[in-house]
Amino acid sequence: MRNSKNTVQGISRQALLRLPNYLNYLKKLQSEGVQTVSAPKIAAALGQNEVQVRKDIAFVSSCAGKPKTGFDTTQLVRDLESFLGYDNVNEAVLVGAGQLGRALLNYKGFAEYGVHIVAAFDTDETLTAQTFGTEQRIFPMEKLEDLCERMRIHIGIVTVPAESAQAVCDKLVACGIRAILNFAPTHITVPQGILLQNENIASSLAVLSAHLKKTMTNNPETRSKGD
Amino acid sequence: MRNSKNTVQGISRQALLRLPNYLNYLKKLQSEGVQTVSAPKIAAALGQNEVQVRKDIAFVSSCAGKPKTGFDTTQLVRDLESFLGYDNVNEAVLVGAGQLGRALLNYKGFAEYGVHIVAAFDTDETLTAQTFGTEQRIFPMEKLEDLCERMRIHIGIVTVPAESAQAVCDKLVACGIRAILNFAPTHITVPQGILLQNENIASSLAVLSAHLKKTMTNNPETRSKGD
DNA sequence: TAGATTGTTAATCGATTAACAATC
DNA sequence: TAGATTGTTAATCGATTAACAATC
Repeated sequence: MRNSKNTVQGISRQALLRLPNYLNYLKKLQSEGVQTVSAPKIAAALGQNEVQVRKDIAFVSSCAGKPKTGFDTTQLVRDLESFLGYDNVNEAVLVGAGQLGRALLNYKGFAEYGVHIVAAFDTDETLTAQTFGTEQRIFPMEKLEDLCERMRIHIGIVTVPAESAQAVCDKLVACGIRAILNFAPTHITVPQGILLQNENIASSLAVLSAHLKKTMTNNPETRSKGD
Repeated sequence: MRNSKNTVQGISRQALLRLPNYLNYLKKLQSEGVQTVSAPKIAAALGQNEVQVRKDIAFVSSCAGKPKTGFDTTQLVRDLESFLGYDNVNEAVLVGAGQLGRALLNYKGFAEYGVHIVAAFDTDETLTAQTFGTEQRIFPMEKLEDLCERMRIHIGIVTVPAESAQAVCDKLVACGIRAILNFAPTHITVPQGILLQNENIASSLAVLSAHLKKTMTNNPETRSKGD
């Protein structure tokens, strides 16, 4: 099977990123009792091209759509969840129990995506004593390897400062972690076969800043309206 | 000037997302006292194609590189910051002072990218009374419009639950916001000309999950090692 | 049937990569 | 000079979009 770094299971990375949006919208329809849905309808709702939606669906759907009616909403939700792996729980560990780390620990959304954070780790001994009202305990770093191996955890969430991010990732890989969600604003190198997903706020801000700069330059009057 | 939704200032969105990585690496070199840097060196450090790096640099750089030596590190850092707009501060408001919102309020990293959150807003009256040790105050939603207009804020950061995200974004747009950083895991529609940047954890997890699922299926022995 | 929708094949578009002459 | 690096033009690659026959 051919598999460049831009494809997973033969589907393009971009398409993969669109799937949660479909799932999200379909779940909403489902909760409203809508039985069937068509590609053009999804496309219109999410502001996308209808052929693109159809192709994406064709990739994950287990049964064909009916001309004129479309697809069965419930079935499509099931297929999407199955394809995305949200139907069987993936356990994860989180390293770095600072402000952001603790916010993620309390973030209920992970469960919805089939991810359950079983434990958090931090070098700060004062944190490991407390619980912060989260169900998970915060352990000292020394326990990381033992816990990952015993529980066979494969997902690591990194919320440490940039300086220690690479070291933490190396450690996680050594502990058997296969996929890393990195929130540290720095470039990380991982061995082949380990998936690194950067959740970097800097990149997002880059897009925003460049866009704002452009619109400001094009419409200078917006800078000087008012006193 | 031609400008599809995939380009900003003529640079591709993908290229734009790479720029903060360059900046990050170059700043590290700068702090180590490295005077010049070449495209191949950057490419090797960040695991990218050297021609791609050169093209990206050509877009933002104010002066040409010297064959055999490369580029002046300091100058390149300056050019990148200038292009990304990190050199002049953009003020932002944050709506939704829940766990994640408060984490972002305390997140020092924003300043580095030229973004300063001036105030937070929430419907929860119990939150607006407290301060949470952050420098910013949390205001009731009613004050949003007045503050945005008076201070001419153009960036909005949305950290509300999915259900209220669309309403909040509409409100922000009405208040004169031009760019929205959306952390709510839902699809949002904005008028043309308003930039929406989704920071959706669901998408990241989709990539992770699909990847894990694939590797699990391909190497089933990894599921059953041990007892 | 007529019309909406599906699924597929071909055309377009854009981004990445390769090849190469120019330069220090 | 020789070799590394630059910047640009052409080739490749992949994703999106358009066109269209098939189907209910």
